[in-house]
Amino acid sequence: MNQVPSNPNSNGAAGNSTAGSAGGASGSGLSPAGASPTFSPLYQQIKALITQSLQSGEWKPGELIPSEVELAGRYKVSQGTVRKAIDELAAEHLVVRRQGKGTFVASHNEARAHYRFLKLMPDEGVPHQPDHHYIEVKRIRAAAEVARLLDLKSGDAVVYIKRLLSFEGAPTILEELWLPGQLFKGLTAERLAEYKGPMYGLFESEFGTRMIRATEKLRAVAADAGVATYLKVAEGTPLLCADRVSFTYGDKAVELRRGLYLTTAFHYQNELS
Amino acid sequence: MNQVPSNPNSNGAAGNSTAGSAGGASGSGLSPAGASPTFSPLYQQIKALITQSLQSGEWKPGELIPSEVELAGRYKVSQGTVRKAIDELAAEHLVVRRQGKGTFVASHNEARAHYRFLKLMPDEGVPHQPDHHYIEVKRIRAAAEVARLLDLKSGDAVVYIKRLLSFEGAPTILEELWLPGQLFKGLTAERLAEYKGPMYGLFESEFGTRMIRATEKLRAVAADAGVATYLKVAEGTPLLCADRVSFTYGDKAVELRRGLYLTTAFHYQNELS
DNA sequence: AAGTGGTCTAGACCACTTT
DNA sequence: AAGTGGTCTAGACCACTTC
Repeated sequence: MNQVPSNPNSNGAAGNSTAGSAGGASGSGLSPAGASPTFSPLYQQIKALITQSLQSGEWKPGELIPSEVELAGRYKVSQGTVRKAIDELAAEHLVVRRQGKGTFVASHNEARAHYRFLKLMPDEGVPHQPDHHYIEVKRIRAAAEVARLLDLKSGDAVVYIKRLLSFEGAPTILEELWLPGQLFKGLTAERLAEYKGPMYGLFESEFGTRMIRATEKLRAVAADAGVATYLKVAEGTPLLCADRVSFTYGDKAVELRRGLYLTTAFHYQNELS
Repeated sequence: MNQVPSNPNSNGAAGNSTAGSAGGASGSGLSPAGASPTFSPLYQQIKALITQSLQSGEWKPGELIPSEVELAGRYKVSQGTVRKAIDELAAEHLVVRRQGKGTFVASHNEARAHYRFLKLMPDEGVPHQPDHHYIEVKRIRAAAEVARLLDLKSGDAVVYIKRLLSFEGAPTILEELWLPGQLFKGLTAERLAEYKGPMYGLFESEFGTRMIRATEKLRAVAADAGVATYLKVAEGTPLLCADRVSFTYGDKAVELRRGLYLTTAFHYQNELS
C-alpha cells in the first residue's frame, strides 16, 4: 500500500510516498508493510483507503463523507485523483454523490436502494410492500455446505430464518436464510418482525454488516408438499428458485438465501447490459 | 446538438460552438437545428456524435476507431473530454479499450462478449458450445403483442425462428424468436445453421443490427406436451421461462425471444451489483 | 457568499504495443 | 522511436445547495 507508481511532479507540493503515510490517518489497524508487492495506480490506493474507512465504520451508512478537497489534502493527492477513486466507489454503489451537498455513504435504508436486491415485480401495476411473516428464526450449527459457502467451519453457529412474504394477501415468496452467528448475535424474530423497511437495512444499521453485492443461481423447481401449503398452491406447481450468496466489504460472503417465488402474477426482472 | 454549455477558455484555441459543426464531419444526415433545447455537457454531446458514427456503420464492429487525440482534434475539444465520452461508451460495452493499441468497436464475434447474453451455466464444469438445431424459420405477420413490443404495426412482416439447443447431446434450451422482417431480409435456416459463432454475431455482421442491451422477465412454467417432447422430459416438468426484449442503438427494440430452459443440470447465473 | 460536486482544459509522464 | 490508452496534476469555471 505504500508505493506510488511515479512522481511526475516538478513542483514540490505533491510529493510522493504520501498515500501510504496518509493511510495511517484513517485510524484503525491497517495491515503492515509486508503486503503484496504489486503496483497499482494512485487512485486505486486512495479508493482502497476510502473503502477501509467505510468498512471500519468511520463513516456510517447515510452519513456525509469528507469533501473531495478535504480528502485530497488528507491523502496529499490532487482532487482529480480523489475524484476518480470516488467515481468508482459510486459506480459500485458504495457511496452516492449529490451535487451541491456532498458524497454520502450508501444505505439500504433509502428508497433508491430498495429494488437492487429485490427483483420480483408484479406483471401488472406498481410494486407494493410485502407483508412479512416469520415462520422460524433459530440458531443452528452450520451444515457442511452452508459452512463452505459462508467460509465457516462445519458446526459453527448460524442463524436460520424462514419467512413468507405476501403481496396484498397473496403468499408469493418463501425464503430461507443462513447468516453467520458471530455477526448476527442479537437477531431474533421480534427484531425482524418489528423492523420497518428492508431486511438489509436492519442488517446494516443494527448489526454493522452491509451487503455490497450478490450472486444468484436461478432454477425452476416443483413445489413439494410443505412449500405448497405455505404458498397455497398445488404440489408440483413450478416455482422459481433463487439461490443467493451475498457479500460485504472485502468480498466476504455473509448471507445465504434461498427464495422460492410463485411467478403466476410476478416475474423476476433482469437487465442485460 | 449545437450548444456548448460554456466557454471557459481564455486562450483562443478551443473555441465554442464547435462540437456541432464538427458533428457535420461525421458524414451522414444529422438531425437539423430544431432539436430539444435542453443543455447537456460537452462530453455527452461528443458521446452522442461518436455513437452516431457507430450506428451509421462508419466504424464497424471489431474495427479500430480514431485515437483520442484525433477525435479531440476533429471535434475541437480537449483529449480529456473525448476520454470521458469514450469511458462511458466503454462502460456500456459499445467500445473496448486496449492499452497501446487503441479503441475498438465492440463485437459479439469475440470471446469476451459470448456470455453477456447467455446466462445459462452448467452446475458443474466449464460451459461448452451448444449444438443448434433449427426447427422452424419462417416469415409471418406480426400478432398484436409482437407488433407492440417491436414497435411495428400489427400484420407487419416478422421473421419467426424456433430452435433447440443441446449441450453435449442433452437438449436443454427451446427458443423462439421474433425479428422485424424489414431488418432481417435474407435470414434463412441455412444461413443460421451454417454460421459459426453466436447468433448475435451473425446479426451484426450480416444484417448490420447490433444488440446493445436487453431486458428479461423470468418465470417458472410447466412444460406442455410439445415442449416436453423436444426437451425429452415429462409433461409438467418445471422450466425456466425467459422473455427477452433486445435493443439496438437508440433504444430501439429489434428482437423478441422466449427461452425455455431445463434447469436440472444448468442454472441461470446472475450478478446483483 | 461559501461550499459541494460536475465539467473542461492543458500538459506531463507512464505502460503497453507496434514499427 | 512513435503511437496508443492510462494516470496524475493544476487551475478554471459551472450548477446546485445551504447559510
